[in-house]
Amino acid sequence: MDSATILHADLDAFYASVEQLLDPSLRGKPIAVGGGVVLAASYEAKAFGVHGGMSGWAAKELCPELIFVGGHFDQYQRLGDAAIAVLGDYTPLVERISIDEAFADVAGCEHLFGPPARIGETIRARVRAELGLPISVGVARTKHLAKIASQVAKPDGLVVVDPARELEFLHHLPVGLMWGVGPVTEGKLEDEGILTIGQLAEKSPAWVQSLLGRATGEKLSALAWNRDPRPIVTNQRARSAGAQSALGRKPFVERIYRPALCHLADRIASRLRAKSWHGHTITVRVRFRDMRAVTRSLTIDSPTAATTSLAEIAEDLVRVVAADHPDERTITLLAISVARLERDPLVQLELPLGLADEPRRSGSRQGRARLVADHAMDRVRDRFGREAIGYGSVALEASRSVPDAFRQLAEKSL
DNA sequence: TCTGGGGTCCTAGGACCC
DNA sequence: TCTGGGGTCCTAGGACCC
Repeated sequence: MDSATILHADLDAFYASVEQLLDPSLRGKPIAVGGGVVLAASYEAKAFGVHGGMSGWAAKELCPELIFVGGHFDQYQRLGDAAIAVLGDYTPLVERISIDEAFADVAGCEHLFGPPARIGETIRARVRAELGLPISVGVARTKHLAKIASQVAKPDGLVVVDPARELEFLHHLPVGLMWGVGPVTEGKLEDEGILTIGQLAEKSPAWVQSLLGRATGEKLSALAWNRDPRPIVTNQRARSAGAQSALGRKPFVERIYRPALCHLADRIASRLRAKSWHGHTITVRVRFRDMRAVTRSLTIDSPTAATTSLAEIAEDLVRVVAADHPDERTITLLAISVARLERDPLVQLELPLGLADEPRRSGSRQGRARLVADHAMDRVRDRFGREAIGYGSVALEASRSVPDAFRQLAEKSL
């Protein structure tokens, strides 16, 4: 049997811990990062039921003494990077999942650093000593088990799953801890009287698949029996790029959605251009007052990364939504996403001269012309800042519910 | 005064091709 | 007159994750 060499490291209540690190007067107190919406809550706040995604208003109801703090987003990025870098001191096989979480495989590193459990403890001690942050670590033979172990270890702990006792560890835990079991699936399982992973394991794969669908059923049956073949994957790149904006309640009219879409298109397209990508499939999402959301998408032959092209297509798609839902007068969210990404060889040119010679190589002639203009704008922004220049109404779109710096933290690298 | 933002993957139906 | 089967791509919706 393989030995337990997979680590899962997860910074505890990350944003809130950073705030408590930066301002000692906040330590031991219930705090929430954010304002209108809670982006993160300290353990003291979680004890009151406060959690991320909750409205600030609802959080204050639960916890009247809750302290709201604006985020130090640059510090989150710096400290998150630094914590993950500590893992990298023990193995190159590090798979970062998000700003505050990563897997690592330390197989073959034992002769240098000791057994995986000791490496886990060393990592915890170093992150605490060098960065001042609590981090929990799970150690196991598979990613799934290591991730569950780190959840069990929280806050500020280490759990090692002995390969000889994996099912014993796994089967008494609630199904909700499994990767891929969210509220809906948990509810379906509960309706069948299945509360623990062990109870799920007793059911035949065919039965689970009939309840949850082929893929989910297959996956969960395998995980319940601790068959998790996923390897550590380094350097994952995004397969799509998107942006969204919650609007409050706004009338579903062009005067509202046009500038908002332009702003979103600008955000996405400049991200794509910065990494020389363009994409074929554009999807818009419109959410109505009752939180129901619809999507419309279009796949184009010649991929685009031009802000204006993206904005125009998005606008057309939103008009289709409006035509399909004539009774919906209020929208609460707009989103655009670009998928089927490809490298754009022309975008990388310092000065895209001579594009007219080969307009078909990538994108339409109009698309390339727009890209040239976009690149000029990108360069102005590089020198003078993002706010220095923009598309008319876009520059005016200043009502951000969440700061751009926070958005960037969630972006997967392209 | 309820409900953020950026992603991944799966399903199911229809179009289209061979 | 009635009737194939597999594969791929597109679209819309949904569940889930951090």
